Amino acid sequence: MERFVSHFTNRLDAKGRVSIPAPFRTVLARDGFEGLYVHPSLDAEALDCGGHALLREIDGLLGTLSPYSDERDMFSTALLGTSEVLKVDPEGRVILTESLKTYAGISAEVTFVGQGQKFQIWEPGRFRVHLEEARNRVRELRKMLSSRHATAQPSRPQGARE
Amino acid sequence: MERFVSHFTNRLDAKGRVSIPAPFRTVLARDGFEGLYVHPSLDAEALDCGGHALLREIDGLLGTLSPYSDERDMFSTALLGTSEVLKVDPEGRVILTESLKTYAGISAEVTFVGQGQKFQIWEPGRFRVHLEEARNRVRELRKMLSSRHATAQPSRPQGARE
DNA sequence: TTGACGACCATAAAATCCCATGCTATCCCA
DNA sequence: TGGGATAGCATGGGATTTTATGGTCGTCAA
Repeated sequence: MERFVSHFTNRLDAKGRVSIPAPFRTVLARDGFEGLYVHPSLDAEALDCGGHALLREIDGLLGTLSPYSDERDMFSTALLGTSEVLKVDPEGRVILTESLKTYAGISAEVTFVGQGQKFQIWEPGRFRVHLEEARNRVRELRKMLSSRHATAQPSRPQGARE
Repeated sequence: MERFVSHFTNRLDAKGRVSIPAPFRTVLARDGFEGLYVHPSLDAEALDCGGHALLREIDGLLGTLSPYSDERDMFSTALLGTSEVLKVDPEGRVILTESLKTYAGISAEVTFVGQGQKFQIWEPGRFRVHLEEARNRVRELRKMLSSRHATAQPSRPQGARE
């Protein structure tokens, strides 16, 4: 498998260790990054994780901002400044730092969520809420797209923004 | 290009395994995807299944959204985060995860329904209802179309809106 | 010395492989 | 054309391997 898909919920043990789901481990292995790259997600109370592919994505994002701009400074601080590279033990487990756990509200369990090039780590309860919202918005958006198709565009149907 | 057509009903065994219908397997083999890509359908209580062709469809949807946007995150959460890549055993069987079964209301049997580029998995009872409804709507639609022909609108070859 | 962390080992549950068994539809030849 | 042989398929079950998780024991540094 080439990308991160599906989601899994695992428990933290007494030492704070948690297994990265096996399918994700194989994707990471292919990516070749040593360890696990993690940073607090920009727009959710979750953690973004990955390897080289995630780093490339971040570089891409920074690249869209003009060099030396305030904006770019903010982004690189928020993204790179708060990142961690976690070690992965021989069984495929990591230990989240205190600040990462605090940011995401994590205590006893975490949910790993595939996002293609990266995956996210959520506190399971928060993820359920987030998923519900995401599904609703996707449904809405899809309805919009399909109705636009159906009506074609002979006479500008009501309220379509372009 | 081969497509998924017709429908089949198979039973889950004690271990939760269910055979993918042989005709569908050959289509999947041609598609070349390793395993079976599955995600809860957005507009029905069923599961959408396929291989690379289905992934392309999803990528297409994601591609219409600007990278790094909130919206795109939502999509990848709702689509990729809830997807599964099921392994197919040497006999052509898969095991549906708990969450997939819950979503589609599946317990002892499932109905596989060809949809061209992809196929769906339904709980048989729900599918019967769905099929009935679909038939009725098709009938209505045909009635509408034919009556429109009958009344004929010479100035407007193909009624554009509805 | 103590406490944190890393490598190594243990285990139960779950996934996966491999082989077996009817059943059905198809084929082939008299 | 009939009817037995055959091949493909859905299904079943035991054995084996992965995986998540828990624990132990050094080591290194404060």
